[in-house]
Amino acid sequence: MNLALPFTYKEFVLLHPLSIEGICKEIYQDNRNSIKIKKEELAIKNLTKIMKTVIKISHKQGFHAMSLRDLSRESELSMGALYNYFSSKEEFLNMMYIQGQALINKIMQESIRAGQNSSERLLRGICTHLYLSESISKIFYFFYMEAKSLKPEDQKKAITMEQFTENVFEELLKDGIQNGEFEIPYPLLTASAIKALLQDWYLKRYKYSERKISVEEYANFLIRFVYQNIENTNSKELK
Amino acid sequence: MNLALPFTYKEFVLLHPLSIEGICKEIYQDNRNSIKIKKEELAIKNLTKIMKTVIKISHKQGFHAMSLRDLSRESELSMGALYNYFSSKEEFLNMMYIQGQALINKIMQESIRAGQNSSERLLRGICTHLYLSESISKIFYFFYMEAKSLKPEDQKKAITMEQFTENVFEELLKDGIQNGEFEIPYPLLTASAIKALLQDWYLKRYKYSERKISVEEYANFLIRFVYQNIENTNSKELK
DNA sequence: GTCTATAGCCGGATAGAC
DNA sequence: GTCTATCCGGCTATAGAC
Repeated sequence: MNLALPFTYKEFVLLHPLSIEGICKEIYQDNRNSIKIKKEELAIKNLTKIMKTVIKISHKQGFHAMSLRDLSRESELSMGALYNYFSSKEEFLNMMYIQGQALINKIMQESIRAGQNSSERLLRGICTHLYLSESISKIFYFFYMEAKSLKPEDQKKAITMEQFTENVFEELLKDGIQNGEFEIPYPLLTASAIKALLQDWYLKRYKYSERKISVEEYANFLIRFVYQNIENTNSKELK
Repeated sequence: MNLALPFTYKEFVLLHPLSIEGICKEIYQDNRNSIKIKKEELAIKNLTKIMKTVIKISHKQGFHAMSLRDLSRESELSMGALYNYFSSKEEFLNMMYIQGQALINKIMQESIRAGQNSSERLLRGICTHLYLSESISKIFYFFYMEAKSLKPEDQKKAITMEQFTENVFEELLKDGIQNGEFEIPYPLLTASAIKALLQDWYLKRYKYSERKISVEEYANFLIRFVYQNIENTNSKELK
């Protein structure tokens, strides 16, 4: 079976120039009502600055521990100015979360659909997730850590990225079993394992960085690690 | 190769009746100076109640978001009483962390050393970690989530459980390669993957619980998943 | 040893000048 | 649109009665 990566990280980034700015643009356009600043360009510029600062400060001790005074100082916007962009600290977290997840899920779905068969779709799914989390690793980390900081009502609305990822891979594996491409003793646990190994890449970013392991190296490792457990040996022999 | 579990969860629990009480006993004995209550039995009883409550409340929104008023109410000790057991909120976190980790690391080391060869030690390592995290899953989850809440000085002192686990498995795998039991293309990444999959068990406890997957089932899955990638096929054929 | 009461500070949020 | 000044509730930590 051909386990070559379907695309490189560079190719992916060129195709999906994903950025915090991009997410903030969507946040602005979906929240024109509640955001008091009417000049789009300025609003997006400041939203981006706020979001980057939130992620930076929260990284250390979590969103709850970040005070708006911290945020005001580091984002170089006054307390008053901040409140033109959101109506409460909590609401801002919610906006970031909803908008960011929607964008990520969309890219994942599109990329996987482009695969011709289950095996190709699995390779694309793994690569896309890794490359996405590489290009905006701070956001992935933030979402993972702060999911439980959402209000309970919003928590239910937002299917976590977590569960979404796992479901995508579970369906993918089951399709592959049905059409004979894969042979998997525990598809559910296997999907869960893939998800855990994808998460490790962005949750432990510093570790892999220290060890100078590139995202493509990790992708290759992960694909081989998984394929040892899902390859249909009959279909391999036929080739 | 024989991949049967070296012991069941029940056997493990009987051998290591690990509990929050046990950790609190050690906390008390190591902090006699700073804890103002002198009756050992009473002190441990209250410490246990405090620690259980801390873990329970922190589970929802993190240690930082837990106020001492919350803790006082739910632990049924007054604010004043609490301060007989610690000198600050932060210091209590520190005590819990240091003491808990020491105990966990000790049990892991002892259990692994009892294995006769690399393969047996690996099986024991995986099972011990899973069973440990099963019996005190809330503590494992708490430690994982709150590691970054420690003061920077304490963070450096305490090698995270995370890194400890990974190092243990890395050495184990390398030993196995040296003596010909294993054949592993990327031992470092493999150790990292084992750790990630062990973590998933306690970080996503609710998920496995919902799906009615027992800790032994997960242990079996994990062992097989890993062995597909490390088995020395030459040595297998010889058998 | 445990309690209640409170000091003193810091947080989110807002009002109103510019 | 952005700022400074301020309100006020909630927080940690402590003092002192029982």
